[in-house]
Amino acid sequence: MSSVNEQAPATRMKAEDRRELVLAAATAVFGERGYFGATTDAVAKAAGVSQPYVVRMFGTKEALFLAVLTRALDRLLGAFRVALAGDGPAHPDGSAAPHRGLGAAYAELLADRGLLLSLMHGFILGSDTEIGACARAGFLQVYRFLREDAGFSADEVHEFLAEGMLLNTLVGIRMAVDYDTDPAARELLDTALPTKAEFLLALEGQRKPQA
Amino acid sequence: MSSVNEQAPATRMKAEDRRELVLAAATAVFGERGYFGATTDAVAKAAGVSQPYVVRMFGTKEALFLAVLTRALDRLLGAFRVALAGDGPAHPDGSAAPHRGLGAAYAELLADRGLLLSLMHGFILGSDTEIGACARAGFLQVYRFLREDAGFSADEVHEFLAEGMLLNTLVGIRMAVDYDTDPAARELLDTALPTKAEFLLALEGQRKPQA
DNA sequence: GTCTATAGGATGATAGAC
DNA sequence: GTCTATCATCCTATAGAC
Repeated sequence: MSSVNEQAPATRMKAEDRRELVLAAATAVFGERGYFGATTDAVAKAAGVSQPYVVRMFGTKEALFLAVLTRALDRLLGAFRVALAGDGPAHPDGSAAPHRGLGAAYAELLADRGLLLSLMHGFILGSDTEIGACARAGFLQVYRFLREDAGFSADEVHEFLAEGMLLNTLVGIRMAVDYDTDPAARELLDTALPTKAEFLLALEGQRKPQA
Repeated sequence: MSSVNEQAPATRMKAEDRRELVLAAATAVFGERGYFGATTDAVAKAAGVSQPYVVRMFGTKEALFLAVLTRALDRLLGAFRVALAGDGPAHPDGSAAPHRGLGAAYAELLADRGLLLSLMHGFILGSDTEIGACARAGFLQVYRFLREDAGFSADEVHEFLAEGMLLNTLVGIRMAVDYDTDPAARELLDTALPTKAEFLLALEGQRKPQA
């Protein structure tokens, strides 16, 4: 393989590939600091390109954030659809229908921490005209998917979403840094974890260095 | 009553009163735009004082935000304690113990929209050293209160918190603006509302002008 | 206790070369 | 397709008067 990496003076690349690369970087940055806290420069550095180029590609910072939200939503629904199709050798004991599968799919998304957190940041910026509209539309899209395609009842969707928002919050607050030092944090996380494996994976690196 | 109001050249006032006034204003502003999105100038305007004075009172913007978070936590726990004491003529039919009371208390806090939303913004900024530490400590304080003082089981706390995070999210995303135009939004809100009265109160003014 | 003026430091966006 | 240079704006924080 050629020794080309991201920090070199920018290897030429097809627009679409570079776009995806920047979107991934932006997802991470927006996930950590939110829309206002993230800078286009931080995104650029994370993607290994120049700041003006990031702006050039998406027009404005806001457009970039909207693109991140849209991409995150697509992935979320995509993962749900795959889980729903579920032809794989899941739980052949015919346990609680789609719940398990979708919950697990959601937990897997936690691996890309920025994805769910960018969404979360978008969700609580409802008072912003553009971002708010995008966030509401996305949230409702998920709601409809669960209700119609996954066949949840209104109460089931409600419970599923509540669970999801708590999970997002726990990841965002980095509750895992207190896992080893605070019994309450440990109990909370142990209770909240859907599939321990995936969740711990997502939290890896958040724990405090030592006890 | 004297015709003194907030936009006059700043009537002299005891420090503590002005501090509370600024904290209330800051809570509203941080609730809408989050830590990074809010400016000390916006807080100052909302409080009817000058921007440098806001900074002077709290030292830094970050210190102001931490003060807002601490105050919000205090109010939250205060409301919970009152609800728990619950000597009032609540549900004398001895229905589901503290759950109802605490849920209602939480719903009432929604009236001060900025309060819960400022907390929410703090919660998802866990990667910020100072804010994250404050947020985690606060969240765990609530957890312990529910677990120890309110006597919830680990599962009950978990469910209660999940419900709360969903509520916060729905307020933050302003789902109510779609209440009259989107069936999904309506169903979601109808299902999620704890005590319809309080919640609708909190959402008042969020709905779209017309259908 | 509170303000005006302003320094100093980002940051988003544009212009234009390669 | 991608960068360097740079402008204009905004924003936190300080200095100092009243």
